Amino acid sequence: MATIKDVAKLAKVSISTVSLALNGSERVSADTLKRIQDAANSVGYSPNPLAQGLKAGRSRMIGMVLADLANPFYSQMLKQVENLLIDHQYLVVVASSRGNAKRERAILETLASQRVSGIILSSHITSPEDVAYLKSLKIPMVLVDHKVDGFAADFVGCDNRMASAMLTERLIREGHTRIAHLAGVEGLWTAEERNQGFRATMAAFGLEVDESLILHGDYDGDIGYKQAMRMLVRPDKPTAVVAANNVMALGALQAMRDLGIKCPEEVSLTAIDDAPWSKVIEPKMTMVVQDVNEIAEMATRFLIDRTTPAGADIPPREHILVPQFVLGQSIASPVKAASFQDSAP
Amino acid sequence: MATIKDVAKLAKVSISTVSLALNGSERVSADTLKRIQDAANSVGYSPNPLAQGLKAGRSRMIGMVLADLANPFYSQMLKQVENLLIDHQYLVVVASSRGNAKRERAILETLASQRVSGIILSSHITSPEDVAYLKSLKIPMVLVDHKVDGFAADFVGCDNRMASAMLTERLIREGHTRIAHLAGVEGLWTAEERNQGFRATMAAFGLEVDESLILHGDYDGDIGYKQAMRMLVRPDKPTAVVAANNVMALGALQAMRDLGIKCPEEVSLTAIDDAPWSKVIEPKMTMVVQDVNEIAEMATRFLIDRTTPAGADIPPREHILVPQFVLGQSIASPVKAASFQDSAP
DNA sequence: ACTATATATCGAAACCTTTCGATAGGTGGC
DNA sequence: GCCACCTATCGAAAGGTTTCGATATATAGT
Repeated sequence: MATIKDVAKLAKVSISTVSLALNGSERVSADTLKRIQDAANSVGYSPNPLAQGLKAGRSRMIGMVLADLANPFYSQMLKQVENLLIDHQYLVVVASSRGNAKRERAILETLASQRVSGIILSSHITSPEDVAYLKSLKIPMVLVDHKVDGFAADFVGCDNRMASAMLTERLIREGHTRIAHLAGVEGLWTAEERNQGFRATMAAFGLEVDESLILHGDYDGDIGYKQAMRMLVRPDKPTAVVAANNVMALGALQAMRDLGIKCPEEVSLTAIDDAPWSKVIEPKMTMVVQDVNEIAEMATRFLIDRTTPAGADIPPREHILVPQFVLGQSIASPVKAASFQDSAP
Repeated sequence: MATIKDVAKLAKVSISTVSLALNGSERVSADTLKRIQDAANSVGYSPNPLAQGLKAGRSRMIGMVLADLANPFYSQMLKQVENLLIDHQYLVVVASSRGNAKRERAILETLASQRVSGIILSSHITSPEDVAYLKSLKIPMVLVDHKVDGFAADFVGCDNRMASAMLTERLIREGHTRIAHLAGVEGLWTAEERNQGFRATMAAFGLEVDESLILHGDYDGDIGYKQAMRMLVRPDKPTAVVAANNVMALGALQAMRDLGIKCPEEVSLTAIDDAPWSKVIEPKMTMVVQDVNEIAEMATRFLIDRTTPAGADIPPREHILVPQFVLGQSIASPVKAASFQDSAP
């Protein structure tokens, strides 16, 4: 690959002049500028990003740290972020934390040593030491989806309490009283918020929460299936389920299929987050969705703002999306469900 | 961040000795080694990858270039590749070509200038100049999914002709004669192979292919829907469809839903590639799947082999997966379909 | 005791860029 | 004709690492 030296030699000027010229300095005459540009083109010069990064103390790369790259919510976000960042000449380094704080921290250390220009992080960190580490990083950072308690950074995500509250309220108004919650990872911010929204709504309607009907999952696939299975084989199974995310909901639906439980006639199912398959599954899911493209866009904008010279002075910003209710056919009233069961052989 | 200088100062040795020691040279005495290690730990030293990359002419990063990061086939592959590579201390830089050769080439140029250690590429390149460029890159490279004509590199993918042939044969044996093919991008290797498999099988059974029933799509979402719509509203619509990938199939299914066409009673649908939603859609799709994890694993292994000192001497290798047939309920015989139509109001 | 050899450590160059202070040349003013 | 100043260009340092040839010290051999 051609280096700045080759350009200098060909244009018969010094290395520094080439650098000056190519970086648009005023202090270089018009004809040498032209000569240098021609030389650069003719040898096909493009600056070595590693050398630039070494000198500048930062490279034109953005780290994106997510729990599960195969989760459509995150993969769509990644797609969008990458599309936006590449126009700003940033490359995206992606790493999966698998929802594991230790792993996440190791990844952050690697990204820091790589001198990335910024990080988009869906964090699963909770321990005070890890939070302290997060604070100690002097890298522009935007949190998406998950907020970290005690860490004041830019944040883009949706109103999670509201999301689960909307679904819970709808189910209650439909007549359900025995409602289960397929929750996310225990201790995780998003999961706790959604859990809170669920509980608060139940309480607001004077309904008691059966703690054994709150089951936690994670992001690695079939645990939603297992947890749903666990609650659905009980004689006192719930009449409705609020799933904390699309993957859990998919697992629950599959469990119902396998058990021969009709949805929504026997058990109603609702979920937070859209998924590409939502339009073709039967029944159409009643759900509350967050616009993942909007999240990606705002996160990217926040991050790019922070990488500017004045970026460090911006006070932490937040962009909270209002979740949107999407009516499907996955809710029935429990009365109907009871009569259905009675009439079954 | 601590540099090698800090370690040297603390351990009271020269910079070069620190480097030697930390890189496991024999030429350093046991006690200085220990002193240096202690010093390194106490200042929390880790080498600057940018400086290392600059010196070595290559960085510990692997580029992954895919058409669509939100396609579950690719996002699962990315997930798996990232998981494997991080254990080898490689970071993954991901970029989406959107199936566009120009864009893909720009990405490759960027990755080359970043001195990545290797590239996993699902290429959409066809023009001779672009192929020549690919050849000119002196970077370890593994092609996945799509082969590039005239470019001898490592390749991991499935037998695409066989995949579509399997589905086509099944449909024919079920009695179908008027079969449509929702094909991939025209000119693209995978798409052409699948197309060939379809045509060859039709020919083998003495059936004529209606060219107007071969419709090409791309990887950006709803074109499968549009193309399917186009063929399904025709009075002489096909009785069965072979979709070239999961996204197209999903679009086709949605189109049937929207038109009120029953699958499989009126139109049978088959697809290549699994998708996370396949277990919960109704009807269960009859499809041919490739093990994406196996692809990811082999591609990673090939690439890592190539990054070794002897890697350049390895002759190009191929790993061709045999597609697996998965029987669902999305096929019915056309006779039944006809009678269904007759009995409709 | 003196040379030959092995061993441990060091200095300097190289990788490629950016940036700032220095220098050369030329122009204008007096 | 000389000084001051401006402009275009340059040299060198810095950023952090690796590597190779060189050096200093200690050990073995005679």
